Amino acid sequence: MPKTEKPLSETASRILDVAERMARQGGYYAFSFRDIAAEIGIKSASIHYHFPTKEALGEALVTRYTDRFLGALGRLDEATPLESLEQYVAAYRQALIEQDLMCLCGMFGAEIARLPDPVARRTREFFERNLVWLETVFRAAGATNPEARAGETIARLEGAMILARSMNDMDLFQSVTADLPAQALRE
Amino acid sequence: MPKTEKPLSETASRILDVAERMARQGGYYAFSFRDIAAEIGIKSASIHYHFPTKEALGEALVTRYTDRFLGALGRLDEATPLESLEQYVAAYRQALIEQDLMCLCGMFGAEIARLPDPVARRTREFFERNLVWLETVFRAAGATNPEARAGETIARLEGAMILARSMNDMDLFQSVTADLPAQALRE
DNA sequence: GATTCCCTATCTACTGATAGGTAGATATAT
DNA sequence: ATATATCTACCTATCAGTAGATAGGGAATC
Repeated sequence: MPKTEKPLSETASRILDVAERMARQGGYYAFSFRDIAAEIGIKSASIHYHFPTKEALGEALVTRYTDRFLGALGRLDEATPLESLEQYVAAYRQALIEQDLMCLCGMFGAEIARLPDPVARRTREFFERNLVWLETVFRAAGATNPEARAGETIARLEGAMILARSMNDMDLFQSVTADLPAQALRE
Repeated sequence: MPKTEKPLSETASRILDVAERMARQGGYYAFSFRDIAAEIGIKSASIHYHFPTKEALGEALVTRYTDRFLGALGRLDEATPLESLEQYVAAYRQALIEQDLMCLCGMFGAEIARLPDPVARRTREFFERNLVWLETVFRAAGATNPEARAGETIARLEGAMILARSMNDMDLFQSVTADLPAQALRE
């Protein structure tokens, strides 16, 4: 029997929920064991039972985020490239507009020079896997330079989140990304 | 005589230099009075003489950065739109490649939800002034939607910095932004 | 059926390090 | 003398992390 990933306990996933929200608001230094514990009604020492160090918690945060993010994208063999791209843009829009949060890995990517190594590595994996997914889409669409198109797509979406949040104008995200799927495929 | 901005003392500008580098590596929580003081060989209490609070230091950081960044761009009436855009992209490239640092305001923009109000306000001003500059360029080029083009340009550049640093692949910044000036003007 | 043992999950109470910030003395130069 | 700029010495709050006690729930043993 292959190794099945152990399911997270109720408490562990509540810890991740709160930590993720805090990290996506202010970055790696913006969540603390104390604050998380206070919010979910336990003591900070109890968090160390589930995640021995902050580094481990950060790693679990990025791993869960990456799996959830990519898992939410539909299967590539069941959609046209345009549909896939529209879905990809919608995933970012939902994170920004509905949750009013930055992308976790956009945040950690900005801070990457001061992140613990394992957290930085997981963050890189997020982008690596996203690039692969997008390259597949652009290749299916017959793009001449799928690697560059994939990078442009991620860059514009992450940057649009930062810009819209900074200007406190979520419509700006819309106008900056509205023509992204069509334009990227036109190249 | 109009109010002339008081020149920064030697020590004050060294404080800003060190704080800026730390902030551009890890964000607002990644620079501390102690670390800055240790690096320039004074005591942390002395920093409070020049910048009474961290909030004030952060504000000075963004103000100086914004003025320097926009000041480094050439005059719009002395260049073609394409030249202006190429210069704009080059400004980001230099920050990333030569200094190996994030854009300060890209970093603070990501963290904006947890920044002290005055620092957040200055960060917004950076983007506001950059949008105005770029809109002028796109308007001069006869673009039909200069606001959207300006936002796209900033978004792609900030996002490309994050992506390239995350992947530890500076060539990625080049390939993601190579066709930016030409493509943006073609619309 | 009661007892023993272990595992899970939490707690209290603490540590050493570091954070931003303050009061007041001191030195220097005008 | 005054203003500038630094220092020593300290404060309180917070940080991640640790040790060890405690409580509850099976499961195995008597």
